[in-house]
Amino acid sequence: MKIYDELVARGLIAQVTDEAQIKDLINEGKAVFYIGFDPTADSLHVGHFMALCLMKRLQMAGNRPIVLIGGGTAMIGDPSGRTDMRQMMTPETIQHNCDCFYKQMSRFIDFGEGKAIMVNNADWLMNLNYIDVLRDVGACFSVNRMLTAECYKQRMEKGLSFLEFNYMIMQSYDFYHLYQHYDCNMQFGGDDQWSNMLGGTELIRRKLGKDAYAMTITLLLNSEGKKMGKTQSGAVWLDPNKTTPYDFYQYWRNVADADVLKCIRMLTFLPLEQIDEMDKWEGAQLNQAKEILAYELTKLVHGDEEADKAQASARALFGTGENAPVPTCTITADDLFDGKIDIPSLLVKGGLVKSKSEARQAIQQGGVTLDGEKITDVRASFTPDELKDGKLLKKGKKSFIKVIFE
RNA sequence: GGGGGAUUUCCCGAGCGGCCAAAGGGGGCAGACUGUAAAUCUGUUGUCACUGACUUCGGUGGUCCGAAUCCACCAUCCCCCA
Repeated sequence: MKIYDELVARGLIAQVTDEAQIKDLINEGKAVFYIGFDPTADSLHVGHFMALCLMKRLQMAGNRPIVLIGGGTAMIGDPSGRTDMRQMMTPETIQHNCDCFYKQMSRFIDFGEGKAIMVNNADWLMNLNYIDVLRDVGACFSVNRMLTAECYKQRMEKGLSFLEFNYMIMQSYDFYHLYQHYDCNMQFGGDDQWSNMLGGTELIRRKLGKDAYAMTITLLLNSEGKKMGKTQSGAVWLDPNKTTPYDFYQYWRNVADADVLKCIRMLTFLPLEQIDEMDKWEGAQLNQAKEILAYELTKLVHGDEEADKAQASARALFGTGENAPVPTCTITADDLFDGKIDIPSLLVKGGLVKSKSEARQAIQQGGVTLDGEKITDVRASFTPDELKDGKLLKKGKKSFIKVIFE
């Protein structure tokens, strides 16, 4: 099966400008394609993950990826799919974020000699002259057309600043620039980028009379129609310091039944035949599929070792598995009061709850156990002796930590 | 430039000068049922030295025995007219 058909089979492709042409280009490994990333944080998150996988797949098929860091456009902020204006960032933060991205991406994409490259659109956008741009590029855009674009339509009611309105033009200019300087003939992006991407192909056609192509990646939505990769506490990050491998694993371990297969198909590199087999699973058997999903993704992002550890921890905690690596929290003499530490303090110290009030509530509701024994007394406290060998403190089913006195 | 409206706890959104730590919903957390799923039901959801005290209703001052509620100024956002 050729790469293009595989992408289709995995449900990764949302929209394309010219299917036949694109299919040829990428199957032959002739595409030089770019995907833009806004450096809005110091780590990539699950939302970027699909794009990374896609790049990897295409690179494996012989195509050349260009990672475009939106250092320049980040100064503006993409209004697509947003209901409020994005916060503007300082050049320093943007640079820092770019560096972090590069590190994380190197895991997936080969930036070796003659392979993928990374560019920053600040390099060409920052020096543009307003009048020149208006003459060269501004003339190619019809405001009427732009306003009918989906991404602006939604903002028309809430208000759209001129600054943000220009985002499409900047992004189109990027494509135009890359086409001229790097022979970049294709752009990929999230489905919400479609109109911005079309702007680019059109600009190239008008200015150069050449064809360029665009393709969007299906947004990974859960069965409720929400973007995946978000939790209450924010995004699921690829950086182990922001989202631990265990939490990362758990995120995928807990996806809804309806979403498992879709995720496996779109995000993992498992062969399609194997996935089709799993597609027949039902009910509790899906739990296995979830475990596979969680394991595979953790492996991709954090490596074999971390994936094994995360899986072992999870199994130990929820099943009957042996003792496994569990995060620990050290109690010292400083934490003691009258030679003891009370249970609410212990919960707070371990990071299982945010406040002692929350801790009390959890205890009162019977959600706290220490080494398997349910704690019922809010005032219960423990001596260093009782803790010196380490005890497993759990709040609810899913949060736990080992506390040990030193 | 002129006129009008808004700003409440994680989010949306009620809120009479005292009975307001502030209705209701969403979300979160915990419990039951389960498959570490979904749905459902129950409890809980400002902080702490927790039968009590303290800090919250855009900001700063003021009126009052008493203010989320009244007044003044400032800030931000929205709408209408130009």
